[in-house]
Amino acid sequence: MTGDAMTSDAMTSDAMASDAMRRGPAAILLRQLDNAGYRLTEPRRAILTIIAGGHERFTSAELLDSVQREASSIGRATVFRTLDLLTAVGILQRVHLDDAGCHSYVVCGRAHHHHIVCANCNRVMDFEQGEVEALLARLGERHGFKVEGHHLEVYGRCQDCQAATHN
Amino acid sequence: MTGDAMTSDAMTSDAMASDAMRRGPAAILLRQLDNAGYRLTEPRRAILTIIAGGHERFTSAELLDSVQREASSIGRATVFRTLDLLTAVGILQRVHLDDAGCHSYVVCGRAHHHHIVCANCNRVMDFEQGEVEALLARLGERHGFKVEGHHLEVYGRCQDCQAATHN
DNA sequence: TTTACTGCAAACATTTTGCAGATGT
DNA sequence: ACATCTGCAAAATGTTTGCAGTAAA
Repeated sequence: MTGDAMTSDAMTSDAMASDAMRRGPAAILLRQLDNAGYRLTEPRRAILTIIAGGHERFTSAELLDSVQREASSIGRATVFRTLDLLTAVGILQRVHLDDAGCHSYVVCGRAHHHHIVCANCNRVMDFEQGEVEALLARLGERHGFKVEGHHLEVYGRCQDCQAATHN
Repeated sequence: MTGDAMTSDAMTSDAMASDAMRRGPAAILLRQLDNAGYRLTEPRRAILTIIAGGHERFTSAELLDSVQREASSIGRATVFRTLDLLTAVGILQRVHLDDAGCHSYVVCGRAHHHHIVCANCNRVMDFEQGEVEALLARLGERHGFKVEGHHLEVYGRCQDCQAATHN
């Protein structure tokens, strides 16, 4: 829906296959997939490379779009299946944003943490969650609730975008 | 998807029209709609009555189901349009739950607050948000972020369900 | 060589839209 | 009376599935 997401400074398929994939951030993700016992297929490599080279947060539609553009031989179904797989393995995390249709994904190697998304440049920062969890546990207890999980997303404006012209 | 949601102890259409609607919780919601300048049509009355008499949290599918059962003359489109309307007016709040398809709604008259949902009985409690906001602002600042909004959902187990057999 | 994975196309689920007619105020 | 609202059916959207063929290990 945002349209230009992840496609703005994409590399060519050649550069993609050689450069980024061997030592770019995609390599780490590929290793994760491998370690989890899944096959490193051509479509998965391509999708991971696209994800690693794009915005930290994206929707399935945006990814679908990028895949169509950069590796058009990959089918829709494979993209969805790969998204599910990557989420299951923990490479991606599903998040919900009211303004972005429904599901969005963020690249996320670590176990569980929170994101703060810049409303202007889409930059995503992680932040420590210890304090959040402690507070929630405390608030829950006050109502007799035993807190078992939570889902938190924070929107704001990063340092750069506070200085820059707002759009 | 939960299937039995909101339909278990539903009243007959007659009781619905006379009793609950005049002095049940639906009356408050109807007044809100009226105050906002919208027409109190028959479908809207029926839908609000169903909502007021059902679980505090529900999906569009569950509501659609209840409407079909209790006021089958109302069309799907009207249900969705009404959900949008109620959300816009602030009678409902859209929330996201991974396990419940995508959109869920909670009845919610007040301006902005958080919900804690019992994973067992689906009971929803509100809790004060002052502390949450303060904490988020503090955490954001630490990263140079100016926090502008957030979305928080907490899952847990309410007092009753901690005692009762888990399911 | 074996089984996981893929593309395709069709199915499916969910939500939106256009429009003629009904209804609230 | 007249604008808002409704039901219907069709369309748009987003995601999943069955299956025959392909490719990773």
